[in-house]
Amino acid sequence: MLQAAATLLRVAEGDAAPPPAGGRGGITLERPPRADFGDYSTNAALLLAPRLSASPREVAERLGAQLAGDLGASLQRFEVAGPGFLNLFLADGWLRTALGGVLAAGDAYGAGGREPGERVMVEFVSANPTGPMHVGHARNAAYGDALARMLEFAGERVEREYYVNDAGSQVRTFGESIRALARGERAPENGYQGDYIADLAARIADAATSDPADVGRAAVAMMVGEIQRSLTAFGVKEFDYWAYESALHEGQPSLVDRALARLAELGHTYMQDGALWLRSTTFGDDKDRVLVRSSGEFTYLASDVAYHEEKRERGFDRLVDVWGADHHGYVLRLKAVYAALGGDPDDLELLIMQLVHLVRSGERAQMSKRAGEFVTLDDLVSEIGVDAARWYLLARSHDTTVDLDLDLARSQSAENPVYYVQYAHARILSVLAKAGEDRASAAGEDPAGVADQELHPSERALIKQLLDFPVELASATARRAPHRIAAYALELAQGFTAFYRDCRVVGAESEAIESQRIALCVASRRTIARCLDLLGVSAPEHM
RNA sequence: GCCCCCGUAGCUCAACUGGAUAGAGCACCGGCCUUCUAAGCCGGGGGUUGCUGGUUCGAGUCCAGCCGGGGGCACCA
Repeated sequence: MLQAAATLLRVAEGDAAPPPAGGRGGITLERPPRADFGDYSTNAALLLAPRLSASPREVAERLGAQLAGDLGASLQRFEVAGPGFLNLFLADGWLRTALGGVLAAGDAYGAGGREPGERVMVEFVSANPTGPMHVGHARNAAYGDALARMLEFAGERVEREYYVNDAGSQVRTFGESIRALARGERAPENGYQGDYIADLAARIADAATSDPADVGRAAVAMMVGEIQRSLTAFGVKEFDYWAYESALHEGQPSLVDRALARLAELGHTYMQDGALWLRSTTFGDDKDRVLVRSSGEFTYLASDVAYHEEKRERGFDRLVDVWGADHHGYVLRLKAVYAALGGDPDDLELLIMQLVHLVRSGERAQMSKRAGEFVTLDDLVSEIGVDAARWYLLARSHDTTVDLDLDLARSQSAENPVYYVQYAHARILSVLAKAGEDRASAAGEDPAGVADQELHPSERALIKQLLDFPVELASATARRAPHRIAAYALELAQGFTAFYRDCRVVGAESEAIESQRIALCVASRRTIARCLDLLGVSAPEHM
């Protein structure tokens, strides 16, 4: 029916030609803000009226009459409201049939049917292996993981990747800091501090006598192990590939050598003041960038050139990098690099996570890695648990800074909305258990045939919410916005709870109604579980 | 100085890329467990969407300029 309506509206739009100027403000068919505005609403008449030189309300009337003819019994009635909105009220029968469709889709409900789907790489976390992960990385991890799950469910072929910055001077400095502690000395200036440095010093054999670079390498290997363990404990799905920066520098010629040679061939580099520069301004950067310092050392950017050249060569249709806010100044630069290498900058998505601010007793606290004072991912998990932590970090847009008050988070963790959603899930299972295995598994086999009795408003509302899921999910995925899934899941849980309050399931007025309601429970449970799974939050059977 | 993000209820955040009376969760006040899970339900108070203009049928959303917060502007990683 929606297809029919949408098609009709598009046809109407075409008839009204010319196509909308400026491409702004298209015709929509959407859920109106209030139930008494109907089940669906369209602004078509408002937009078409000027071109048809008729009043919006008049156009809406004509459109409504036409739809009524096309949709027949599915449409109960229509109303023209406000300046010219056309509000559609659907018949119960249509909603029952639609619910049958939801059930028939099973666990795949809402999944994208992309065939074969884009090859998408999502690179995320990529925290430096010179220290434990803090809450900022936790946010990045939760976000990247959820985004990857969403893309997978949409039908894309997703690969998850972690880039390990194990080259450059920082590893040496890292090693020096550890060696100093192993020798009972103070860490060097600008060195690393914190209890974990002492731990590493104790765990690495010969840390006191070995070359700092070797100590650093050994420590990086240990840290990567720790990071993997922390991420797994945080519910992050396994990465498909761990890309090591150091590998880009290995071999003769190395990948870095080859990437820079390629840029040179394309004429995008030049020498100045003894350094090799990338003419990134050609591709929209603010200024040109150094690739090889006059000392002969590569810059960090040189590694990224090689890394993204390698990504390009691996044949992905789309590259997604999830970065922390402290890297946002890097966006133009890397886009320029990608364009210089011959890639389409639109295929490279650089998503910036805003910062997580720690708050203690109402004031912002500094998280200093140097001083060894930070709340780690592990701390967060042990304080409030994986589910509450992931929900807290994912329920907000990645584009907004979040304040994290650990004391508050701890004291309020019992009030976290995530438990409300989980509770609804557990409650549904409890109802289904009461209904019995047979009834539950038979649900939806012929929901259209049952009960001509009018649907309760809570039933109608819940069915409509379930029908919204594919649209909500597609929108959330397209906008890289997992927080929309969280918002939807909470609303759906509220919708189910209202239904549960108003409508007796086991022991309903008739067996037909009971069957229909069991079906509604099954569909609700699956959809809630799907949302939670996309967010990496558990869907418990009992609470 | 230049670039990017943000400013919405006491607090934390939404608002389907321009739609109808700006919504949730916490917190606060009052009520509800003989009935499928009370981690729940019902009711209530709470707003000039930072400010000023502009664009139009219509602006939290788009444009300009201010104010405030954060981040970034290396031959560091």
